[in-house]
Amino acid sequence: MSERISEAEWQVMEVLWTQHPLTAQDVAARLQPTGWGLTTVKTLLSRLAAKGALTTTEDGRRYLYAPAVDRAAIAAGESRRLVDRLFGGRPAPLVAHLAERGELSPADIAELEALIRELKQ
Amino acid sequence: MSERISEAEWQVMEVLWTQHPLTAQDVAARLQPTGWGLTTVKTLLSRLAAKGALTTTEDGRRYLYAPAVDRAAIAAGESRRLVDRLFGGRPAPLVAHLAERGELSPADIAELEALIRELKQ
DNA sequence: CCGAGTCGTTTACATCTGTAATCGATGTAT
DNA sequence: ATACATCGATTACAGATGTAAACGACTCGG
Repeated sequence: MSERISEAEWQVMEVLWTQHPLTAQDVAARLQPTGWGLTTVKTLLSRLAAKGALTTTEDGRRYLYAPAVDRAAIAAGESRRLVDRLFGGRPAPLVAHLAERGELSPADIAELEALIRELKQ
Repeated sequence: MSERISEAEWQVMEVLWTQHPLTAQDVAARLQPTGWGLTTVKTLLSRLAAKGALTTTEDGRRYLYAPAVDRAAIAAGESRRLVDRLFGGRPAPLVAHLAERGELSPADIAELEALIRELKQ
């Protein structure tokens, strides 16, 4: 377990986290915007299955794919890695960076504020 | 410009952002904890120079290496990528994830709070 | 001058990643 | 039955990455 998920693979997982189970066809259809061919999507599905990130159920001659890992857990792990690598583990500089580049909308700020208030209890 | 910097390369950059210019030997010495051989470090330095992430100055028969890119800029870009990829561009969920896993110290929370207060102006 | 050390460069090589084409088996429409 | 569509599996292949050995040029202590 705990194999890393690549960026392309992540997009496949997104589809399945949103809705599952799905056939390879369905996944590919939902990845239309990427422009990937059907075989490309199948390769990604196979790799993900091989690394245990999703489960397959036989449905006649084909598979139905579903996530086998929790999105939140992976996201938390990746976040942690980035914050460790770029900011010595301290998250505030990350937020500061996003802020400096005007990447935070008022809504984002409000959301953060609410979150902080909650954390302080 | 804007070539990505890999994780191993990042560690080399960290050394040079902390202190520069340095020789390959010096960089390797400071990367002692990684256990990398001298040639490995040299390879990474070459690749970084090739992608314009650092500058070289001849010093007799060897080079002195120094960063050619701004750490903050790269960190901001990488942060942005991660937040886009994992959280649809919204940073609050990221902070929430870190918080949920008890990754935020009281100091971190205080720091974020101050930052938010500042952003609200 | 000569051997040992030190430089950057070249070459190596396995793994991962992105992006498929091709293949053999099977289902399906005619 | 036969051709065609579709499935997953196998194979492909270039570029990035981690990790380094080997190489040729140069310098320095004797």
